[in-house]
Amino acid sequence: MNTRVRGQNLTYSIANHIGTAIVTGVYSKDNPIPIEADLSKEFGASRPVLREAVKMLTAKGLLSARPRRGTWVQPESHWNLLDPDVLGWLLQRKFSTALLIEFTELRLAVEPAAAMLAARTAGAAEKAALSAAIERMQAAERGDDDPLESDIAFHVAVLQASRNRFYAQLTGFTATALRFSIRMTNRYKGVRLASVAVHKKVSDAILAGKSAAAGEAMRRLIQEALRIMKKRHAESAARKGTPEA
Amino acid sequence: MNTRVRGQNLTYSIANHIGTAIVTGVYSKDNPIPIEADLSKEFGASRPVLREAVKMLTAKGLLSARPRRGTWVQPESHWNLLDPDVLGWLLQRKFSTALLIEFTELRLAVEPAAAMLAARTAGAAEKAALSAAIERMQAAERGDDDPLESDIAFHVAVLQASRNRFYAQLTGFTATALRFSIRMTNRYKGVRLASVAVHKKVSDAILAGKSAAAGEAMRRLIQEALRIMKKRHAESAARKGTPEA
DNA sequence: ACCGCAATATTATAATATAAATACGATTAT
DNA sequence: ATAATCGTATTTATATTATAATATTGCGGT
Repeated sequence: MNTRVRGQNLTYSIANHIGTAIVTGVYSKDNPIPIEADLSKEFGASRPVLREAVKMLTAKGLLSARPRRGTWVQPESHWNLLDPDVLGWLLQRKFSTALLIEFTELRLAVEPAAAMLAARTAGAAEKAALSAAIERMQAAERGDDDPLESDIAFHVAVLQASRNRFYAQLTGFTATALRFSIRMTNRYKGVRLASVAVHKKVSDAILAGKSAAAGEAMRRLIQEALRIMKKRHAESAARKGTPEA
Repeated sequence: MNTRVRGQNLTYSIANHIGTAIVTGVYSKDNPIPIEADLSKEFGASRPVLREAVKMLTAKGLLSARPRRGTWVQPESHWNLLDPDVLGWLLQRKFSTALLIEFTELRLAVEPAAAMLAARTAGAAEKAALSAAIERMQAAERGDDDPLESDIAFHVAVLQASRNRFYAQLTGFTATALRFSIRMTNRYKGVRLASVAVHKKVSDAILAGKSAAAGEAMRRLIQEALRIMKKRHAESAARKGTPEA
């Protein structure tokens, strides 16, 4: 149980285990999360270590505890979904197209706005990062760079260029979304090649300080990705709905 | 030091103290955060308790620790600003108009999009909540309800009606933003009263399923709030810039 | 000057004891 | 019979202490 793959120490390893178990719905009313003492036995760890792991998860809104009542899982609405760890656990083990769609709906709001801000406030360094990302995408188009990573670099550059700390916070989420969306829109290549031009349109507008154009271009870009996801989602739902068709 | 006002127990109380100290910039290169042993002395708490508090803060991206290297504050870019606690600490003790503006810029992206989604997907219960919030605002207009709380109820209702878990996550943030923005736009009772009509426009569009109209109405609403904030911000910046004028 | 090793500081883990909080049940009074 | 109160048991909260692991720093040798 204490493989310690990630985070390198027992506390983090246990927090990851329990965190994953919680978000994947292992615990329920019939199967509540065990008390501190039992958990520490289960993981073969001391109580202090286990308590630290539990405290980390309460800090992320997943757990709560009281004397005599024990430890319990918070309702899902209380989970801090925007915490990178929580989101990672959720997507890693319970990947669902529905979640990815919800996620992309948030990106559809955030990234065009970030592009608009970026067009107004981006400095030299941020513009350089943006240009570099576009060049990487063009290189990827020729097979000289990684399409996914260059794509991520572009979206991150836009968010950073907004010079807004809250948008900048979302870089991790966009990166996560893109990494997972590749599972869905697997053929990346055909779609991606065409979209380099669209990405460049965003970049050009930001570099030229054209706020509205930048926002609109970004909106189209993500809207198109969302459209494909929804189509796929509907198809797979139809397959499940009529298994013998 | 162990007043235990919030969270009721020592661990949370210490996490709050240290968390607040971190985000308000108490610790720096010259004044690094003390090591575990010294911190536990400082707060008069046992080491396990202090370690739990530190682990909660590492879970929120504020701290990191290694054997022999000690404990250190993570760079600001690493802080989980979207964590309600972190944001609360930041605004409570280091309230700045700049931060509120950045925050509202995010709302300007998110809430119109949520309104658009809501117009398409809101169910009966969500629509009822929305109508109730509008009625509360109208009551507040007559002095029969609290203007701030009814305003919050409205924005929360829209986010919830989007039926998107990530938008729903942001209800706490919008509530926080509104509570703090009243400090700034406090004397603008006139503006507030007039805006009930604008809020109702959003609500009507959502209830009628008019997505684009709902989004546009919400965008205008927040854009106006943002405009006022920026004006104030510029004014106070000017005052500071020319103290003897 | 550079490489390696040892000393040392600090967190990580463990074991254990005591205190506080609270849910539940029993008992008593109305 | 029902409600209220009190006691008991369970679980987390806090404290103490010891040992292990880890990584930095400096020293010493080459």
